[in-house]
Amino acid sequence: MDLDKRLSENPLFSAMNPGELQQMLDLGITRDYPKDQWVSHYASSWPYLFLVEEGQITALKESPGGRSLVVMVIEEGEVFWGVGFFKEGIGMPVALIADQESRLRLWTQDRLLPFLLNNGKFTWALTQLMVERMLIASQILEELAFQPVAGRLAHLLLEQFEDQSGDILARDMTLDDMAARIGSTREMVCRHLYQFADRGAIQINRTEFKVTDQDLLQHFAGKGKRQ
Amino acid sequence: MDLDKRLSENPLFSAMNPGELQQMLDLGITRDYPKDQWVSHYASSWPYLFLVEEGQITALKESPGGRSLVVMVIEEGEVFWGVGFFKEGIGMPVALIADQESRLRLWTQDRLLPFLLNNGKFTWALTQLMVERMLIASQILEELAFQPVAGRLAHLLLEQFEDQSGDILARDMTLDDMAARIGSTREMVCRHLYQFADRGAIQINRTEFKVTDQDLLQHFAGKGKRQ
DNA sequence: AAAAGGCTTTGCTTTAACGCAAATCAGTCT
DNA sequence: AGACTGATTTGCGTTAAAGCAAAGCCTTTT
Repeated sequence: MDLDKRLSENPLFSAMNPGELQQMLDLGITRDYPKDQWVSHYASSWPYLFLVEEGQITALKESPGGRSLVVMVIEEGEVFWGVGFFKEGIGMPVALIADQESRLRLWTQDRLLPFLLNNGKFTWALTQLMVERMLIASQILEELAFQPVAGRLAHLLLEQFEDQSGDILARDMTLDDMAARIGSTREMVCRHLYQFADRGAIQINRTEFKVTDQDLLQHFAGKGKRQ
Repeated sequence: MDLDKRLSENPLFSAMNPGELQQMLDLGITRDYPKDQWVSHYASSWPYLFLVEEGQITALKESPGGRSLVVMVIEEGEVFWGVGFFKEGIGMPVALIADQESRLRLWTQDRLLPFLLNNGKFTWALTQLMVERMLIASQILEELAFQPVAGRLAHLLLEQFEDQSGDILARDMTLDDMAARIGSTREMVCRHLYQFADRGAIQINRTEFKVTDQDLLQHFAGKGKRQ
């Protein structure tokens, strides 16, 4: 999709007129990242606010033991930031990776701050965005604290395939990918998938799968909660 | 401590002159909460930005099964918010409770937004505060995902009693309190405490305890990480 | 066609965490 | 002092989750 179109749908930019928008874009620089390149490492200082102009960025945490947890995926037309943009000397709480070949527009604080201070509407929209992002983290936290693996997996399936219920789908996410999204291991994911299949919520084989009973999945995601 | 003093140390307010500060305070209303009163329930819509003028507010998540997880504690002179202040129609991701008798100053969006839009510095400081809060959530997330209970507990002890290492302290936090801070149960907390004692990191009995080896605790908090 | 590499699947073992219940203790109330 | 209340401690059984390893399957490479 066209970037301009995406920007016009983004609450951060939608209120700007073309002139202001261009002015703001000009304050930043673009940088390209090949597939699987690190945009920023965990705990590094990375002082940018950025817009994904093309591609997709994944924010993830990594454990010393090699496991990882995907916290969020920033898609084309979306904005995210390194904490260093707001406060200096603090390391990133997540690593950022370009899943695909991507182009980012990066703003540093010193270039953008004057614009922000004079542009209350934009800054206000930014706080709203931050609240949304906090809700995402909050949701993950809640699931991790209170939901068993099966519940988190069911929730992931619903989130990913809600709109394709009943369709036979190619399994494009690997078990490791799913495990990283819910904070578990490939083996656990595999077992629970087949358990869902046994109980009739999904059908699955090595290469394809299908959601057959969305309500049942919802039930696994919700009522199957940990005490 | 004096509220004025606290405000002058708070990055949100420190740049304001007394006139501006008073003007802002006048836009809000104060409300008193007795000890153990709910300020806001989980999932309720609660559209305020607030300053703790007296007392202390705990933000926590509760599981359907009755367990709870303390996400943060907002102390005297600090600011927090309900998501509804920023975006309408979204339920609170945490419940807020007054641990002690407390007095809050509450601002609604419609009263404060004009002030925010005209006061870029304040809004910028607010975004910085939000980033800090996000880091707290991020830290909890990380521990929950990658650290076993023992590690989280060791970390809690360090955080709470770092400055009193070597002193004999009354056990003022109950096992349930600690369990809620690290997302576990009282029995687990109890067992791990005595395990720390066995290994010489702390001394403990039914009513008192002492941190005897801070470095060892640090080791439990850090290197004892899950694979 | 054979080989290699990467995922998936499954069996088996181990471990961390939990739940329940009983016993114990400290502090408070009467 | 005795009773009561609420928190702590401990033993024991159970479960969820994880780790390890082997086997299987599919795709790509040679």
